Amino acid sequence: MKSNLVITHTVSRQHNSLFRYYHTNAAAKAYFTEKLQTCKNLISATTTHSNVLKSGLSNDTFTTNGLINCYVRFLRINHAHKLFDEMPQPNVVSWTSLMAGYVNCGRPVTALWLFHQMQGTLVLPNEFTFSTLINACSILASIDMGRRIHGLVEVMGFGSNLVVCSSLIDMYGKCNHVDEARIVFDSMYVRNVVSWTSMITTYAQNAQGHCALQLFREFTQLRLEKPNHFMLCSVISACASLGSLGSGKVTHGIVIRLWHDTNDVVATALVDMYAKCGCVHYSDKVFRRIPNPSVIPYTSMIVGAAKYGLGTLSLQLFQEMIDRRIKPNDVTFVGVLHACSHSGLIDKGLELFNSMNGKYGVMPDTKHYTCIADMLGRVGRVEEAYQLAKSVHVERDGYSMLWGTLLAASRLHGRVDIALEASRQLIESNQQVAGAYVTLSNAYALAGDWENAHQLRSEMKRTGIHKEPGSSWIEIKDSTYVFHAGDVSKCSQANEILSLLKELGHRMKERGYVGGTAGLVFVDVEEEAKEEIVSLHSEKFALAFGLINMPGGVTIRIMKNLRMCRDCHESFKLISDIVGRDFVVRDVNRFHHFKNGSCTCGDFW
DNA sequence: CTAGGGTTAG
Repeated sequence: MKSNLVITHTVSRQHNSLFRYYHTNAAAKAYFTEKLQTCKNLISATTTHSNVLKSGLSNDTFTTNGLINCYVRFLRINHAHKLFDEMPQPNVVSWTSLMAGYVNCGRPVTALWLFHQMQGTLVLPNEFTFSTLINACSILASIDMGRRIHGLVEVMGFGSNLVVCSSLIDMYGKCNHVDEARIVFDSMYVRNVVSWTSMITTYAQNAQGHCALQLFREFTQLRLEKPNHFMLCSVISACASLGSLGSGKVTHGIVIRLWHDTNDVVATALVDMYAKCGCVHYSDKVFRRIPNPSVIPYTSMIVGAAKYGLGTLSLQLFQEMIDRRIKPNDVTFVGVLHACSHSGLIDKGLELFNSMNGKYGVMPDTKHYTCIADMLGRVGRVEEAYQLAKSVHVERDGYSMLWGTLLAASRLHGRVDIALEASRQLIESNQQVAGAYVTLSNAYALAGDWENAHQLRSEMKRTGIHKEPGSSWIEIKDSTYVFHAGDVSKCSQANEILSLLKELGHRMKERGYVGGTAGLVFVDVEEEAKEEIVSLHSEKFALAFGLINMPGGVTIRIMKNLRMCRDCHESFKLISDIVGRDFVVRDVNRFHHFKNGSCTCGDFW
């Protein structure tokens, strides 16, 4: 009886102290968790860290996870990893936090390696782990690893998790496997604005703008959720890639109605879209509404102006951002070099190129060499461009751009020798092979060497190398007119176009355009009799047709080798006259709705 | 602790 009481007493005391122990620790844990989640800088993080050590909670998994996440937030991945290594019992949260930390630090391979380590433990991954890993694959564009992890996802029963599926769609999209992304999307029972965005983005980034817009339409028709700024960015980007001003304006209307027009990223997408749709004036309007544009909006505007032939504007913007102490990046330099190249500012371009690294701390790479090669080649300094291309070290994926540029320049200026060398470089590295054959053949033909020109074409046929014909398109009202390079005859408006091109050619000559004098030769092996020589100026406009977009709803984009961009407006008037159509885009009614009927197309600012 | 957006070039 007595002993029983004693035991009860002891148990109760133990229980009591256990409770108190647990209670104080729970309070401490809660305190540290709160502190770590809200700490604003590294100093307060390290202070809390030392307090954790003093409190004796350093072996506590939950508290240490908080510390790891805190260090990860301040990109101190080494601190986080050290803490992780000292943990007696890391759980799935510890592992996942560290992996996510590595992904955020730009080291996705280490994240995948950690997962490999984790598989040697008893800790099982959860949906958070898989999302993080799929994100790592997405950054690496590693389809093999992505598929393997997708397999694990299915095996472990996370195949219907909304977040995991969204990451999978994104991963397949970034790996350019649009069909697999769509399979995941279609397999989902529940979707949200994020999963829809992932699928729309996949289409937009894989040159399937129409599918992106179609899916966006479906999403809006469901009326479940409002599109957010992420989705709208992708949609605008799809419009840009299609050169679809009408859809772009409609989307801009949605942006305004949903109050997303103050988002800088959306504004940047709009700047790009209007520039690609030929309305650089609108780009400028949107750009000037961004309060403190960062390097990306600036670059977007610089590139937009450059494409439009407004080289001086590009350079002004560049100077402006330098004055505002915004550091240009590699893309910015592509933009300004492009601008110089397309506005004949060769000396300025070379000067900028030479001062890139020293003055602005941007290391020139293949993109910039290609710009310079293009700049030199364009004005006939093909030999210099060739020497440059030979002398620089180029990583494999930039190879085709550099030598492709050189090939085009040497063909344009009749340097068959360099064209031959450039083609050899492309063919040997197994890049742009078909294009190289065609251009080289054209170079021979241009030089009057029909024998070699035809021989190459025959060889292509024999070896089964097929070149997809280049195409471009123009949107007029609700119709899209597609043009294939060198194949004006198949177009229903062939006569209109040819007379237009002739007219434009005259105009260019009148304005003192000095280009090569040789004509373009289309060698058609199947119908050799159909060889056709069109004047060089006309060729350029033929290629330009559909590749530059004009103000007023006409979508014509100008090719990079056209230096008469100032004539765009002139050309536009001409097209109006000749084609005799109304070019006003009609599909902007929603703007009227938004602005109480006072807004007309193009002045919704 | 986890997902989703924009800029070059061809």
